[in-house]
Amino acid sequence: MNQPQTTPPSVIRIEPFKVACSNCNLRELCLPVGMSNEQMEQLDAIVAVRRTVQRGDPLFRAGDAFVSLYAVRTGFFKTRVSAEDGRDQVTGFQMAGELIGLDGIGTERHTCDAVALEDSQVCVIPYMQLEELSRQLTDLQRHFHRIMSREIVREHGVMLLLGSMRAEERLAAFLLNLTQRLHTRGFASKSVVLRMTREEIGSYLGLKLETVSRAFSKLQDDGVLLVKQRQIDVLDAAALQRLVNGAAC
Amino acid sequence: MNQPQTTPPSVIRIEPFKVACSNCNLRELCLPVGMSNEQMEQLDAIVAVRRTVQRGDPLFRAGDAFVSLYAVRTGFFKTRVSAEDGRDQVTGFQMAGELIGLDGIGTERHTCDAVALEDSQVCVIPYMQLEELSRQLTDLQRHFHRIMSREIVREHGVMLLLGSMRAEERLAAFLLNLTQRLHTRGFASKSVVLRMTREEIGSYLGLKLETVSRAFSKLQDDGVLLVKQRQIDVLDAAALQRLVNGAAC
DNA sequence: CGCGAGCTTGATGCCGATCAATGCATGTGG
DNA sequence: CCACATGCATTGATCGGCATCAAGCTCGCG
Repeated sequence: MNQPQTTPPSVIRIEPFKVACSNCNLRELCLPVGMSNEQMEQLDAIVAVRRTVQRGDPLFRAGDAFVSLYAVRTGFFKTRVSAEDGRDQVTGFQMAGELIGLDGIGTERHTCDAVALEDSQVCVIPYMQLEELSRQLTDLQRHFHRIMSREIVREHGVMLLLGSMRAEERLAAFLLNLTQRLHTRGFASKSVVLRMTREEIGSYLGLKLETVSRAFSKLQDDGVLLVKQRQIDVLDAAALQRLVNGAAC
Repeated sequence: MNQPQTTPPSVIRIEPFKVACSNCNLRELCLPVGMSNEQMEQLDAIVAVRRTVQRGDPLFRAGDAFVSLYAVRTGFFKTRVSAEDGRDQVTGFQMAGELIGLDGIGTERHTCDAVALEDSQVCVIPYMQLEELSRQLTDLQRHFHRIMSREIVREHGVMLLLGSMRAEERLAAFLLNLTQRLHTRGFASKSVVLRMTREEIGSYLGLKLETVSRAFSKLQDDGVLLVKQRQIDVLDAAALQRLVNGAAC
């Protein structure tokens, strides 16, 4: 049906093909934010390759050598950390324009898995070259640091959520975050088709899938959402916001 | 009694006084890791000021303009994010050699509070100058990126903890992390004097203070710890490790 | 000495986990 | 095209871990 944020893999399959940030419609969301045309051309020179990842396939796994960062061009990913005993935790969902792989810089190995939730395409950014270029381009350096810092801040928010919110509040926060990010990308924020299962949402929110399902049902009963499987319509965004803030307490 | 990781404020009170990374006994833990003497002197030139922070006082607050990063020289801090409704969450505890303030880079404002848990001293690192210097010193740039990346990875670990561990396991993970970091700094890792209250530990671990207290008591009953208020002796580190991994399940 | 902050311990209740059954959509092979 | 399998979602019943409420304890300090 209508799946606004999907771009099907299409016929193009030539794997390493020519890429240009300067031409990319995501340049205002992605790494090149605030760069001049000339600067962007220098970035084009290092971001030379795209890679397609089939739904369900990993972009990388924990333990893989870290070589590149990845910018999501189309599609949708989750990142996931695992404990030895098999417990795992979804640490984030990434959509177009977002960077994946920052976890690898610290140890030169990835520490989490990144898995495509739908057929996706990423731009490959060789890290060594990015480092070098960012020594020359102040704006790039600045923006790269901001991206890392914002990731840290985002995770603070998740910690707050996991540490002190109740199930319904967590789901509300999750939905608001998702719709805001879609809105930024020019999609209607009232209607979302989720790319992830209840179980994946649960893993991200520290809940079991049944609890996620019940929270969806509750929000539907309260007239806040309209839930039809993965198709979610937000009827009362203000109510979601109130839940997140905790006016209910 | 013995409080290994404390350095009392002492008589020195001259606020902005001369500092030298190249002379600092923390240089192998802190920002200058892996830098040559010459490079360190350049770093000395920008890290010109130390600041003392009294126990209970904030180093900065959420909303403050972001100007500098801070390296803990002596003492102990917590960082904390707050929601509008007053809920808050401790996002980390920082000890000697660790960097505070990375959250501010993204928006040029701090997004969390940093509070001293004991009388402390920090080295002030003006961010603009650090950025500039790291354009010249590859090693500094590299190390700075690693620090940010590791912070992201650390937070992934906390998310795993908050999302999927039970109270006792969380406490075990917390204690192991703490003792490891103390060990790195040359302190006996079997005996710790906690710098934070049960409530602060609870906030970090997503638990109430009573639950933290009960978990301590349980671990004592099981012969894993010896708990005397804030004085903790680890009798069976392997048991703690087993808890974290989940061999009990 | 007495106060107060922080810690411990007990009793009770609730939220979310767990277990289990059913429903729904998609896809595949007969 | 239908029968069936499969993966995912919903819903109900019960259980358990942690929160909450409450009382007493410890220790440092004015």
